[in-house]
Amino acid sequence: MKRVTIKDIAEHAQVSRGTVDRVLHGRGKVAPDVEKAIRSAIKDLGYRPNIIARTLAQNRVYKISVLIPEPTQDPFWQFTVRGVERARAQVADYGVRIQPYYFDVRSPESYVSQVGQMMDEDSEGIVLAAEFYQESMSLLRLIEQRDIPTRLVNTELQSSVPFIGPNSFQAGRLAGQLFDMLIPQLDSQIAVVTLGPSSLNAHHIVSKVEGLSAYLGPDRAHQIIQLDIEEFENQNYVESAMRELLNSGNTPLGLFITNSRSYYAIPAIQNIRPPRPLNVIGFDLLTKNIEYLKSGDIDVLINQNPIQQAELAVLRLVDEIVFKKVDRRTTYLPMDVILRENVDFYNEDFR
Amino acid sequence: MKRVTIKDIAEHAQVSRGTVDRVLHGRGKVAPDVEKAIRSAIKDLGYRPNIIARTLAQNRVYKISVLIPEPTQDPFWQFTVRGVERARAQVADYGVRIQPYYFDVRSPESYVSQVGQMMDEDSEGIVLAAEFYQESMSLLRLIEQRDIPTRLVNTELQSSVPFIGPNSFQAGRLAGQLFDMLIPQLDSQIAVVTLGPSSLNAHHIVSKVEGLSAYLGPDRAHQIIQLDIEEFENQNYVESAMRELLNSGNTPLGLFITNSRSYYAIPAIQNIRPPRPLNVIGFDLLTKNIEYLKSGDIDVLINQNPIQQAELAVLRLVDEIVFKKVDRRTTYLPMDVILRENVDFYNEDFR
DNA sequence: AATACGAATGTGCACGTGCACATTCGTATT
DNA sequence: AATACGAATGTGCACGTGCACATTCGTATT
Repeated sequence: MKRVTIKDIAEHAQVSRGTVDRVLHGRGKVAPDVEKAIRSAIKDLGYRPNIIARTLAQNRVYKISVLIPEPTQDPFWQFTVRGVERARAQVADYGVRIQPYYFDVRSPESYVSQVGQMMDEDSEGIVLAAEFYQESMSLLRLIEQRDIPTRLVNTELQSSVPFIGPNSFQAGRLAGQLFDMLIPQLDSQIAVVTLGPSSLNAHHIVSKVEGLSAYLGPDRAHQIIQLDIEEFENQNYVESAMRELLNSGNTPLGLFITNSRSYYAIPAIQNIRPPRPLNVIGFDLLTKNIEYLKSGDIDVLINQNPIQQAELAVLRLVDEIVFKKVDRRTTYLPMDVILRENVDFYNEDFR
Repeated sequence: MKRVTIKDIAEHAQVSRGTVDRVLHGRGKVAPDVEKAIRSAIKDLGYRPNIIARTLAQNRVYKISVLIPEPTQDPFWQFTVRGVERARAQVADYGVRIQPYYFDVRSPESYVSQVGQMMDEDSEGIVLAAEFYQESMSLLRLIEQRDIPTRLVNTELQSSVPFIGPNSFQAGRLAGQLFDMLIPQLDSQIAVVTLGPSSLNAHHIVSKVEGLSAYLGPDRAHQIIQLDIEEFENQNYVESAMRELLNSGNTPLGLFITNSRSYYAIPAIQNIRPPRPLNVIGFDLLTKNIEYLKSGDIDVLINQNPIQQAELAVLRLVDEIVFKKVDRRTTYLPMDVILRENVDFYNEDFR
């Protein structure tokens, strides 16, 4: 079971290592009959290059840039950082270096400025959380023009750049099925709340709501009532907005929070004490969300696997850049249904 | 940002590479002051060995044995094979070879015979699905005696050998919570069916039922009625046994199938047509189970992540054997809640 | 002072590959 | 026939490490 090496091929085909090397990499001229002999030796002996030796010999450094929101500003992005770090540890020995660029999620200017910095130093690959639509589209054009391998995470955009992340429409449908399980009544209302910048600008949030409607719509009578709360950090504002939503003629039995910021809504609900208990579905395993899941204030969290997202995005790039194994498929990761009874298994090691 | 090598350490400490090597690996005598100088150079320069170069230089082959049931006999084990293969692909370049041993899941003799074959050829590590209790315990004693790094998968045993797999008790509790969501009534019955060798010999099945009882027991009145169907491949037998369970005074609203063989029970239920619709919870994403999930005959599948189990078990062994990073923790993997609306994302790439 | 011996230290090669540079060889040109 | 030149092929080194073997050096023994 000894490993087949270039030297074996060379001996078998009666040439030197250099000639085999030229055939393997298509560089330099090789006489047709010699090339044929080498190719059949490669096939017959079942030669597969030793990636370990190749990496050592090339001794190259590959730079991959990661452009995401500042993780100290929004804890969700710490998952992304962790996923990137996980991938980095796996591929550091192959000479891969990760260069992060963080922008202010409230400031398109900072996004543009970080984009500028990133594109000034050239990198072999880019992982991109495309937060601002216009700015992102022009960045993508630039990337396509320069032909830099890239993966989008978290937010899917209409472009030729592959996306790694959740299928938002399907996330909405899944929430629909879960509300179905949680709410026995058939013609209730479901409140859909987006905490953060207006949902209309974020295509993935629109898709979630469409998915929810699609699941509930046809044969169920649940009515969807929607609310955006931009000033989600202002607790009083959140509470008064939610109070209006939950009273004023509405008596929703379900509350769907479209992003990871559920934990901003729960205290408001606790103060409001709606007349009928609210079934709450949110996203992502932030520490505070988990606390509310355990206390019963949140019924279900849908885990969009942000860590896996980021990890896979980096690994796909490394496969493409370092190992020349190109996989440009857009890939939707599983969405885990997290309940009180299985949340403890989604600890740091497994999410 | 150049990599720090042994040569750098040697120059920094004014010695040769060989002496640094001796300090790094604790072989041979080194003068105390020299050792001190080398150690501080290692620390100051932040030396980290290049695994790539080490692997190439050592040029060793590590053999890991995998002992599991014949996967053509029970499709569940094909997941394990896939997980092993996934790990293998990751570590093949590090000289790791996997040697599988398959036994007949109905025959302790074949298990013992495969154990014998495995222990005759010595391997650096073992992944073990411990199906037969007595035989497995004596195998574990032998393994401990010979001090071979080992991981148990699928079935947890009381021993010092770490386990990688589901927490069965918690799987039962999770099923309990799901029945709670599915069944609005509070004092119904839940039928627990084990298809295959008697559940009493399989500790992980006992644990699942205990978990279910523990969740349902205290403040809910659901009554658990239990049934083992050993001859699960005999469709008529399954049907008559199920008929008796579902009639004869009982009107369970929930059916919990404790292993991956749900798909043997569904046709029986379809023929029986119980008076009140049955909420069915089963395990694992076998093709047929998925079909029944999509058709609505199964409500929830709990995915025990058998692929990840096997993959992680092999990778933990490789870490221990090849990279000297020992992690002997028993590790419970996440259990995914699979519904019709998220099943499609648990495709081959992500389970 | 010569010798022996073990502790301490140094050197050279191998792992398999990629790549720069060197060499060979055949044919066209003078 | 000598020369030139480009195509075809070969050689040597580097990547960083581990390990076998070689060398140096100090001290005890004669």
